[in-house]
Amino acid sequence: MKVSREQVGENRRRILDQAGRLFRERGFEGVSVAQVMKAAGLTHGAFYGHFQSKDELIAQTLAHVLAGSEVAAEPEVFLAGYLSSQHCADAAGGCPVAGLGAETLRQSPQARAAMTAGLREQLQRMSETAPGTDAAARRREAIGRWSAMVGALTLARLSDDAALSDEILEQARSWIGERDAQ
Amino acid sequence: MKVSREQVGENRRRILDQAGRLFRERGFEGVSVAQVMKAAGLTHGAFYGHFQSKDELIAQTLAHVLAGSEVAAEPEVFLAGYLSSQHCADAAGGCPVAGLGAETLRQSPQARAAMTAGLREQLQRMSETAPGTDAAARRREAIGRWSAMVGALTLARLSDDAALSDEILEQARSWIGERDAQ
DNA sequence: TGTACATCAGTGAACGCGCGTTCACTGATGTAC
DNA sequence: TGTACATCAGTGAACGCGCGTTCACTGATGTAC
Repeated sequence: MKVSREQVGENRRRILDQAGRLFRERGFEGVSVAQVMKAAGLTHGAFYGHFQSKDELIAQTLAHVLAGSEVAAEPEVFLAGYLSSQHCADAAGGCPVAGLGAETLRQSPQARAAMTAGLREQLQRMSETAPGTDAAARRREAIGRWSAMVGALTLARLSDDAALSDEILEQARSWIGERDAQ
Repeated sequence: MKVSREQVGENRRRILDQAGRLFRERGFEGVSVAQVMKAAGLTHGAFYGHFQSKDELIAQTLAHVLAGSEVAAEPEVFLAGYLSSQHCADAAGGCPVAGLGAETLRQSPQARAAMTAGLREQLQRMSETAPGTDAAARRREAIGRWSAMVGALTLARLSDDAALSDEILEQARSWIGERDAQ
């Protein structure tokens, strides 16, 4: 049956929200269109009224999730939150770069473009608050920090031993933080 | 037809080699059992004479690739090679942690165990050559460096803009290297 | 404001396809004599 | 060393299944009068 115009918009938002969670949790290939639609409270047939293909859903979901990610607050607060055990355990609600970055390589050009745009923005934001005497130094600091944060979260999640995961999060936090102290 | 015992061993090695390249290039889900067997010069039916399932192939391939990865030489040489544009472009022959780390999260416990063992060994090796006054400082340095290296390679590969990729590789290299200079 | 009807978002059965996996068969290997 | 035969790695057709995608249909929405 037909639904109201507002309902259509709300349904679309719910599809993107649920796709964002599911993709981050199980990867693009690990989630079917039908599963996304079920999570959004609809049937799979309605999908093609909203998107042309699963590829389009992937690209739009990435843009949606990246647009919704919060701006980095104070560097130390952002670092501590990013390399926290909560973030490590919550892939579904966490950073899409760490969760889906490696997989996005093999997705459509649109999906990669969305990720690249998100990466540019993140580096831009971090450059503004990073320590450093000039713009070039602050940008280098942003690139180094962001690399170390994404890498440490990936390594901590990859480990099947909680003690090793915690060690990586803790040591990476202090290793990255040491720079400012110097 | 039956083949000689040596041939069986060589076939198995070729399956693991090709699976290692294909998985790193296209991900675990992006490569079928039949494609791996074809790359190894065999037909898909022979697969189950070597492995019980695709899951077992994934776990054994990770162990095979991780065992074959070279020991880190001098830290600066290792860093320069790891964050080189050649390594960035050659995912199929490159670091399995950067290429498959995030995906391994969702694979079998055996696959995760193989990755965790590889991670432990890598941190151990890097700790031995890392700068630092005591063992704890060297281990922290190894964790920080390895996180930054894996993260920077992931970010550089993710970007669809070669200029941004090169900037990330270059700036991350000098950011990580700066620590020793201090 | 109330009625009549065209619109169209959502439903669910159906499609073709490639996947992981199985299995009867083949024929070279390797062993027993 | 040479022959006869059991073994078993590899072949390729076939399986059931879930996937992405399509489409005839439904019925509430929203518009024209």
